[in-house]
Amino acid sequence: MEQHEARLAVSTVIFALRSDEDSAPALWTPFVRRTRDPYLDQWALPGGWLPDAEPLEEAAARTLAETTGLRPSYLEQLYTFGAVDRSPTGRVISVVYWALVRSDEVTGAVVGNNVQWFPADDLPALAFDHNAIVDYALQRLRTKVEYAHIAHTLLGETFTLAQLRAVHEAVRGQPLDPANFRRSVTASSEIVETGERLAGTPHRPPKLYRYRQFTAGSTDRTPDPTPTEQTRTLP
Amino acid sequence: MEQHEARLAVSTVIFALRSDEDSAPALWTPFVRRTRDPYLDQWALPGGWLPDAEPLEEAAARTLAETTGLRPSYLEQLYTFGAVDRSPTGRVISVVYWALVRSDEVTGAVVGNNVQWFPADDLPALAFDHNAIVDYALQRLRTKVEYAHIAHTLLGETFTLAQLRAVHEAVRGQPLDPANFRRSVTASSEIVETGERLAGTPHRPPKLYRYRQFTAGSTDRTPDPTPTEQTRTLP
DNA sequence: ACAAAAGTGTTGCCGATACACCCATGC
DNA sequence: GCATGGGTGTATCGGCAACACTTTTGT
Repeated sequence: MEQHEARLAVSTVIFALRSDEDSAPALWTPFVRRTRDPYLDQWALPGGWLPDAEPLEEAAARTLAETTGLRPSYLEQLYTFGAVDRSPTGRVISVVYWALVRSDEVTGAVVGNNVQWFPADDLPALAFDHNAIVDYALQRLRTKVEYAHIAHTLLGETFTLAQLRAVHEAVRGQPLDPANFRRSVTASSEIVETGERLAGTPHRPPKLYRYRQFTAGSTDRTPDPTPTEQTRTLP
Repeated sequence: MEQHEARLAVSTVIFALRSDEDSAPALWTPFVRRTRDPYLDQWALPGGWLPDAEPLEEAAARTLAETTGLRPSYLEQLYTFGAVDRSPTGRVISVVYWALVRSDEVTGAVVGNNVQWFPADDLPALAFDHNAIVDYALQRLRTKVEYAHIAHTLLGETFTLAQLRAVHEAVRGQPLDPANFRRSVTASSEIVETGERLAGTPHRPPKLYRYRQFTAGSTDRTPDPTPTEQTRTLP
């Protein structure tokens, strides 16, 4: 009757910002080296089998942390991939999440030779259908960053408007007018001045901002998707 | 070690338009009566367990057809619900799809006492977490109908602009200016004139339109990003 | 002729873009 | 002072909501 039975996995596409030393920051994504046979030694999305008693999102956050040492500042379900031939070893249904992590988190993360970062728009050949999954996640990030207030989760607790603008530029891949960007973001009351300024620049010191409701408690709650909530303004 | 193991189900939220006789059309949703014990005799979303060798979307379309006799004109993955306590009989992960069906399909559908339709915004108490799921699907439909060209899938092959506008009004719950609606929809080249007009009206006969690529179309340019599994637009 | 809905024209508002310009700091 | 990015002001353009107006049918 049942020979294999479909198995349930949870994986996560992680995005972070990397500033390659005085060049424009860009999106990077970490992958883990496979240690088992389907696609042995190839790069794959961090993830694992779903334990019977663990919520989906927790499983995503946990496997993500175990393999890469990162803790996401934003985490949202992406899509569930279940094509019958995704894996050569039997049916696997993957509930995939996507995550944003802050740049300062990245620096302290695991960098063994079992984890490697790649530019999100220039990937090697990944295991399974993971290339398509990352492409889809990237597409979602690009569309969502335009109407949702998530860009700040790629930065630290406080940031300048120029930094926030750099995030948008990196994600959307095009320069933005500083003046107009400032207005659009301040008009939305998305952010709040901290009262401090960033010193040490070779020019006028910019104000520091923080995201609107940032509580000193380190546990961000998942901002988006479950049935009770979702905000939308524009395509 | 493993006592129950999470089981995988596929369910679908179905939306159709019902014109309650010379009143404004509204969104209705069909449910099936449960014949087993968790929530026996309560109404639940059509669905079933995922067979090992069946693609997710096919499973959604099949179970939907088996239980309600309907064939969707639009079908898209909604979300995967996996809270540990969703079902009292053990862990169940449900990959949920949402579907639109044409009004003319509905009339010929199963209406036994095991299937019943309810207004989408006025539901009874459903089994499991299905109330929340329908609410989420409704929310998705409302936001998506504003930027995607899906409203026509609730109508027949040809339709008048007034009918298409009625769909938008029913989904969004507010009246729209006929003149402006006409312009916005014709400007997008979403639809094409058929050359015919609808006769028998007590006023000036309106032109009939059809959706842009209707004829023999398997050449969808992908309307919504779904890497492997894709949204269908089947007649 | 009249009612009613199809279909067209026109105006005004509002938000986004483009870009000129001033401000404050390190050197 | 000068260079550099921070920050402000403002004109223009295009899309859209509002609404007046014309057209075409059935009765």
